[in-house]
Amino acid sequence: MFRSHTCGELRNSHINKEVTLSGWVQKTRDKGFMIWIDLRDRYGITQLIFDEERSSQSIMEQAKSLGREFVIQVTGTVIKRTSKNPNLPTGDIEILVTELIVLNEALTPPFTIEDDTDGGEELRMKYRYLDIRRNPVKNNLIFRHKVIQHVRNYLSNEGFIEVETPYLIKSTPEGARDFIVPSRMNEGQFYALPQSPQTFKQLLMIGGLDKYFQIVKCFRDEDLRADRQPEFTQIDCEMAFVEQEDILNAFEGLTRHLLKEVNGVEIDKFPRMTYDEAMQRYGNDKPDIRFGMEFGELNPFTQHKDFNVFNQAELVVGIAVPGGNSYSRKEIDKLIDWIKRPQVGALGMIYVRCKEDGTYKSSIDKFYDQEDLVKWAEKTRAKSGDLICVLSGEKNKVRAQLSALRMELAERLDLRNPKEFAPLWVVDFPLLEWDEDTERYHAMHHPFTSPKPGQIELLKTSPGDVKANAYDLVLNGNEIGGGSIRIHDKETQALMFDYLGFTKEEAKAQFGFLMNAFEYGAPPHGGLAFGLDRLVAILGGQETIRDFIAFPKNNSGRDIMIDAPSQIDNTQLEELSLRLNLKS
RNA sequence: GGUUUGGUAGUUCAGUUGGUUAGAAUACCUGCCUGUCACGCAGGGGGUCGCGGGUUCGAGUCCCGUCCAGACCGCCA
Repeated sequence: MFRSHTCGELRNSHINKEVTLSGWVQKTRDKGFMIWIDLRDRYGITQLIFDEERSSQSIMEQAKSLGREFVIQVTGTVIKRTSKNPNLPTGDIEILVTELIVLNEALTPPFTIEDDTDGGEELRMKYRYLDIRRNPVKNNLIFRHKVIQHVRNYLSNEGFIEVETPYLIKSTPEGARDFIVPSRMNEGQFYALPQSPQTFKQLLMIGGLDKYFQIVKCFRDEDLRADRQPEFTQIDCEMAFVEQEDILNAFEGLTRHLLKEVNGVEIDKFPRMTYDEAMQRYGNDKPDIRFGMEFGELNPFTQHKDFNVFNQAELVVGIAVPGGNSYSRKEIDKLIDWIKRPQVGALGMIYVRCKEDGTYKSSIDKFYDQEDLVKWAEKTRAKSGDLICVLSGEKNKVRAQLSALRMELAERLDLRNPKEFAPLWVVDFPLLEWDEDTERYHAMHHPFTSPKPGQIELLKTSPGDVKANAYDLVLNGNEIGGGSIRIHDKETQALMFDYLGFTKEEAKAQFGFLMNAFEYGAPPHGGLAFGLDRLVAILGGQETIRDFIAFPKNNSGRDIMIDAPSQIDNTQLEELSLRLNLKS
């Protein structure tokens, strides 16, 4: 027997009991006459004691020889501590050790196994198994488990069936780049790993399963970010015989359940906002509504005043920065530099100081008098003491720029409280999006998304204005879920493929199986998928999803612990009938 | 593909205008220490300054190239 108890459970009530514990040596405190060792396992820390008077010479020597992270097994008596540690659940007791077995020695770890480690990100990734011993990472994984368990229970209770869909599927040119898997048995042919189980879940609806979910890995071969991994997990859901309203209610229910059970936060009804409104008020299709700083459109109050920059602009829009009047000229200049960086790309910024005495001072007083500035302040809801930041230019660009500024300032002003949760449905997304590169429209969500009723005709005249039965669930400025009511008849689907620039042959080759299925009684259906990694991170009050993934990949898509991806040998290539044609 | 920041001891970092033997903290090792728990005290070992080239009497420092890592833009139906 390796242990009678864990390192987290012994209390006063166990005093005088003989126990056996196993775990890792967290730390040794050697005072010569007395040695204390913190023994750690998943459940906590228990202090072991060895001393000159009560322990044998040999076990003292043994204890002195232990290094950090040695795996040991000890047997001894639970005794009351002379000086207790109120910071430790087991702080009232300690183990007077009579027998010590080294189960395994350990090298000194390359970084300290402590909550507040000295190790950097890359090092911790390389030795992820050591990082997982640390409470913050361990607790995140346990937290993730808890969220998943609630999701499974909730959806199962609501009648959803979890079905596994294949990972080896067909590559399609739409959407993200596929990860490709060569087929040995089918020379020259390739599988693709799914970007999502989209078509399969639709086929499950045609199969009559009615309510489906799956906690499933998805794969996208695109460049990464702090909150993006090449393989990630979705809570993938689909329902038949539903309208948009049914879907929103069903998954608002799930999200509300998670917020309540996991975070103890009760939210009554999630607000809703159309895509157009979100863009107008926040310049962003996933606005963080935990704080204000809403956009004020200023065209009527800025144009025809001899200020050419504004006169020529499609949109003049501002936000009020709370307390921003306290910024020095230098600080504002730095802000302007920030917004002019290529990543944001604004050409400049006009600002108005809202002074405490109720007057205004702008950077372009030459063109605008107090009366004008009062209107600006009204529109941006600026109070005295605020700073109004105004950008102008092409509508879409300016909105993106001002939105970036809004988020940056909120971060600096500490307005994004991770303990506060502000969910939001964004609905009525455009069906299509203009792609500059290919000079054609492509589906904003995906090509199976249905247009709003009665808008199919609009596809011919102004395709960009057609709205879709598509929705996103936004939490604290992050898209945590998105979905749509799907097309379920062959004609509409064929029409969509046609508008998206597919030839009939291409549509048939790529999605013929779905079109065929539509002919055998496809029910109306729709669904939604949550990004689980991101959802868990946000519920956990953190930004980086990597800390909630057991074995994440780095920025270049590498697993630096196992060193993947890697080359394969020629035998493997030959078996697959592949030859490398390296660019460098 | 682009912008940008960084790479110096096991680790996290400092290193001035280019100038003596490249430092700190922590970790590690040794000794001391009668209740530690971020133990304390004394001592010690530890460096290809990412790599290659250049400028210079002299380069961790300046220049060019390259590799690696992070953040962001593009991309992510």
